[in-house]
Amino acid sequence: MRGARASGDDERVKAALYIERASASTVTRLSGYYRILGEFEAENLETIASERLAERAGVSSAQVRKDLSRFGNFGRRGLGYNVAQLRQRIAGILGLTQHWNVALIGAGNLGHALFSYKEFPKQGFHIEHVLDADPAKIGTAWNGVTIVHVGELPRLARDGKVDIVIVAVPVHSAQTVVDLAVSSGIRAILNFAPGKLATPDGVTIRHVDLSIAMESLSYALVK
Amino acid sequence: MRGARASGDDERVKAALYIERASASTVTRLSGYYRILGEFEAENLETIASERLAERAGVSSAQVRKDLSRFGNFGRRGLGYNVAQLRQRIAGILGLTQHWNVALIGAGNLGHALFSYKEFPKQGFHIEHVLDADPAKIGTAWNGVTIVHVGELPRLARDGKVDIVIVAVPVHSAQTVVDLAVSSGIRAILNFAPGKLATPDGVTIRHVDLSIAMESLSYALVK
DNA sequence: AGATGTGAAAGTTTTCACAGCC
DNA sequence: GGCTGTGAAAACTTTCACATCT
Repeated sequence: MRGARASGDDERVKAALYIERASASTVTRLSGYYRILGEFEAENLETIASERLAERAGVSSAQVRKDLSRFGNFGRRGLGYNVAQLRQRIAGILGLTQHWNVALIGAGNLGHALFSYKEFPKQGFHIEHVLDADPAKIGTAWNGVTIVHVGELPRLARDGKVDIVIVAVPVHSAQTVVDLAVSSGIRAILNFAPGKLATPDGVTIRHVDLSIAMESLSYALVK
Repeated sequence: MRGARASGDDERVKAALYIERASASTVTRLSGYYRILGEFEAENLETIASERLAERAGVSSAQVRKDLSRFGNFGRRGLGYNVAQLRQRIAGILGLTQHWNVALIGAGNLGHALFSYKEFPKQGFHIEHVLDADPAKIGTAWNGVTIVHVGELPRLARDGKVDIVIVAVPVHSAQTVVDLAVSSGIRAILNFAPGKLATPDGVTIRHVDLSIAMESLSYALVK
């Protein structure tokens, strides 16, 4: 616990100390603020109060202020937050100022939809590799990207060409693919196969489970 | 607060009183248990202890018991839960014993992937209508389902042909489509467009936001 | 003995409310 | 006067631990 002086310099203390990882819900809200700030920027707003940001995001203004103050003192009392500046700060926090190399595994319908998803490149996520196990697909290309065998993943990862892997394969091969990604040194995975998949510590996996989403709707409908 | 006797008949009291809606995380876990119970059923297991179920679901056994006890006393002390029975109970809670009519709005890449998604019909979600605004698409068919104009939604809804709407349109038309769905009387929406969308009370909306999922990965990667 | 169901405790997240700065 | 930043309070969620039942 060394290094933290008793002085009131919170900014310095915050920068010097290890900041605990934000919770998943904080990060989710941050993503929301980021997008909304883009809208405000397009509307040529210079500054914005937490109240207005909160309104659009569908949360309380205290929540907005707490979320932001976790990462620094971005606002100015009496004024609010500078729209462009805050957006840039959040981009930095979320890692959206970088170029991320993404490998998509699974060249089926879902894979194709993800490959064509326009928002990804806008946020710095570039699907530069498409992999599959089906010999019929290997060698064909999507918009200039040639589909290669999933066995190539370790090589691509070793050459530093993959930051994030998207798993869009059928459920029965999902765990195998995830294991391959992990053993290749990948540390971030977006999984579309239903069910929890085992990953060691240090590997972040996010699940997009369409069945669960639908089930929560049917739960809402069934009286 | 009438009707609840001081007797120990908890089952009766539970059935008589209004049970508050479960939280989103409870419902999510329930979906997970449901799938895992299907696996256990395939393995021909008769009964299962919360401990084993918890292990596969990646939660604590106390969590499993708390989640389940919320809806009734499904287990037998000393024995565990009957696999088939519990699965059936959860199906009832989540509304998976019914046939749900789903209308898909947006016949693009993503729409097509969702239309082809094999898990949906298995859970009782049947995409029986596909709608779009593009005149070039209207009249063409996907696997026997003819694409109709989005303006048909109120009529389909009025005829009781739509329980759930999936919104897979570009972000700029998402709010319009959601408004149309709401005014048509739809009460459950699965939205794939980025950003929060306004819905009145009584309408449940779930968001699948791919950008947010990716951003939470990049947050994990960026030191 | 074995495993559920559940109050009580612990932990986490959100809201409140206001001191402090612009 | 306006609005942030933040401790304290409230609400919610998860875990503990054990009485209770088979």
